[in-house]
Amino acid sequence: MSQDEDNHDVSLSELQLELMHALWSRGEASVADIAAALADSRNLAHTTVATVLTRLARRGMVEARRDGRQLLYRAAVAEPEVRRSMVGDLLRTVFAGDPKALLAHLVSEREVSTRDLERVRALLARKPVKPR
Amino acid sequence: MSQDEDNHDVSLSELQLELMHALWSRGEASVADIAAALADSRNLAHTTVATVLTRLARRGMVEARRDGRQLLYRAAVAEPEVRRSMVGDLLRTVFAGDPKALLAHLVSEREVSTRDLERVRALLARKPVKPR
DNA sequence: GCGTATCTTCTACACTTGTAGTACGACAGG
DNA sequence: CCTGTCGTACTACAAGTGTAGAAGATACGC
Repeated sequence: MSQDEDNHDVSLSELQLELMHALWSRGEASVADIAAALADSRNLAHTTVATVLTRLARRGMVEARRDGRQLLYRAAVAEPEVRRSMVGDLLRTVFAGDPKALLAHLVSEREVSTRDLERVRALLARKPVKPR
Repeated sequence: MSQDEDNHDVSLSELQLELMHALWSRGEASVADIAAALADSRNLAHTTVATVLTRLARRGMVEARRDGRQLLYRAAVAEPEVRRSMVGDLLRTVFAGDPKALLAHLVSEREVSTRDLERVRALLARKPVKPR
């Protein structure tokens, strides 16, 4: 099987990401579940959640399974893949594709400290990157 | 003067960023200049460029100055600010606001190597972050 | 069995974005 | 002067997104 089938162009809006997060952490969830999960951050009509999920399904980002009257949704793309894609976009469009520039940005904006760098470096030195 | 006036929510699309890049590197440019600059990457009608610039002006991202029949545009937001804002968005929406998670992502996706980490760390150690 | 609460599906609408055509004013060459 | 040319402003339109109401199907309590 090709390890790169229908994916690509996995760029999601903020709202969409919130729904995906709910799905990623739950595995499978109904519209009501998701609506409840987002209830404190956003106060969306539950049809709104349904609409967004339907659209995500159309784009192949989630899959639905019927369970009686309800639909149970689950993510059809994995979180790391979305991360990859979205970081990739940012890298390409904002940092001219240079990951080191992003790294430098993080440090110079004090998002991460040199101690963090050291920590991660040390970690990676002893536990090498998981083979993709 | 407040160092944080009308900015914020400085999130741009890919096309918009391309225009901004052209402006950032040129300082001031006419529609024709920009269209020419993007000619090889994209083949946009020059009215398209004009439209996008007009919209960017409406959003306060660029400013126009009349020069005879032409308009000369220049960026009204600085590149680092856009970087900050957009990295911030990604951080918040994709990495739950944890910069170290993004750092870890960069490393584990082999975007940056431990040697890059070391290099940046060394660099930052001797040349401290420019005071914001 | 009936009404009520649930769910999904459809439809709607305002906005943004990518893309470009049309209209119209000004200017330069002959 | 007259006519293209160049440049802006306005209009248009298809997608995608955030948001939600209306309509229709169904299950549940009693």
